Amino acid sequence: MNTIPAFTRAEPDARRASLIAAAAQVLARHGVAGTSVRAIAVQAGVSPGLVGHYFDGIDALIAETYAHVEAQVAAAIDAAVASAGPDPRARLDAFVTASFAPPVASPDLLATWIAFWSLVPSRPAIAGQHDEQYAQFRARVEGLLGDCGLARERQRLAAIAITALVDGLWLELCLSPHAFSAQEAGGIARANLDALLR
Amino acid sequence: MNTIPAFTRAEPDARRASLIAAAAQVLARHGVAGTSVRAIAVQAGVSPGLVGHYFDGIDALIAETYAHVEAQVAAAIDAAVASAGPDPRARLDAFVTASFAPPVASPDLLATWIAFWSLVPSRPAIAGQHDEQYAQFRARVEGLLGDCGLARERQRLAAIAITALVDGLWLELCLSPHAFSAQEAGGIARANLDALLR
DNA sequence: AAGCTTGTTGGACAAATGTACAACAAGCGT
DNA sequence: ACGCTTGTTGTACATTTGTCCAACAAGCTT
Repeated sequence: MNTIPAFTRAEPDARRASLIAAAAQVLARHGVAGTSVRAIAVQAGVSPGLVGHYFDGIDALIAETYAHVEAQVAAAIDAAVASAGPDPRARLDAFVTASFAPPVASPDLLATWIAFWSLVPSRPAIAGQHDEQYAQFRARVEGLLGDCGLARERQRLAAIAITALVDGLWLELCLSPHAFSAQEAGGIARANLDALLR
Repeated sequence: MNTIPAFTRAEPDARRASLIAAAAQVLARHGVAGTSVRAIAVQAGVSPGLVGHYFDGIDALIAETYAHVEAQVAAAIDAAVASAGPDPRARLDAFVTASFAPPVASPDLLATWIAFWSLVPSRPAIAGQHDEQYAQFRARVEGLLGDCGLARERQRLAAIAITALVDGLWLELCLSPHAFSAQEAGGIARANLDALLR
């Protein structure tokens, strides 16, 4: 007499969310090579066939997982900015500091980014998603820079520079955490902002 | 009467090099997902079994491919620096300009980088290789900065900053080439050097 | 020539992959 | 109670994956 309910119906949105969360965990734990439909299904406690029912192939699931993790990252950064108070420069500093602290700068997120990046060149739809999310991120930086009084015509390039610097430091911090510290990364980024806003 | 020689013996080093070149081409053309032992063997005009004879698994081949492409990139940058003449600042400018021009900034190289990065978290040996090559790259930047008169105690963090900025711009340039131009990337990097060396 | 070493082949092998699909179970409206 | 819709299961399927290995071919030594 098996009393384990092998069949449990969930709210569609909740099921989608749990599959996305499972995909993020598998990517973090087993890397890109260890991520498959079956591994995700096991992690979610669900039959493998269900993945195909909710997502149009595993690439689509990875793309949605990236979007979800990206949103979490953005939320964590926004929260740090919000708790920094009204001073524009303090908000900018909070932005970069949060970028190099958990849960944003975490090797666990790296595999999700890499899996997504690997799909960009061959999938036009995913390339479009990347462009969109990159533009959103840059727009937030532009806003923070504008609040600090940076002239409008300089905002675009300045935001590109800060975004690239933060991304480069973030990537290196995840790939080899011993080359430099999160504090050093934050110091570099803040010094860069000083120069940019002078 | 098939006159095609199905069996041609090659110098071991030449064969290794041709397999690495084939791996780089497959990565560039078919992306990470389309790269397999068989695809590489076909590209090299060689039997699949030969890959295992020269490399200790496909991960080792990818790691060596990365090292090879990295060396090519470093050579291209060094050539640009050398042809810039003796002025230290001109050499630094040549360094960043070359970083955003072909053949360094090319979407073809992206897949090789991504394939290598995906191996870093799970393979300690590959993580070590990454640390080493990253340190080499940074050391070159430190040298160029020192030639420009940057104080020794500031060289390390400055090199980390420039490396991260260039990497971030390079990555974004490969992922979405329409967000900004190579000229803009070069301008950003040179402006950053101005601020750093002031 | 004969034998030995070694690069090379081509296929075998088990394991893993993504997807498709028939069957089933649960909740809902009637 | 009944049927209908739909989330869910489990498996089957054809491919593809990385690795292994016995056989073979070329060159070198003797």
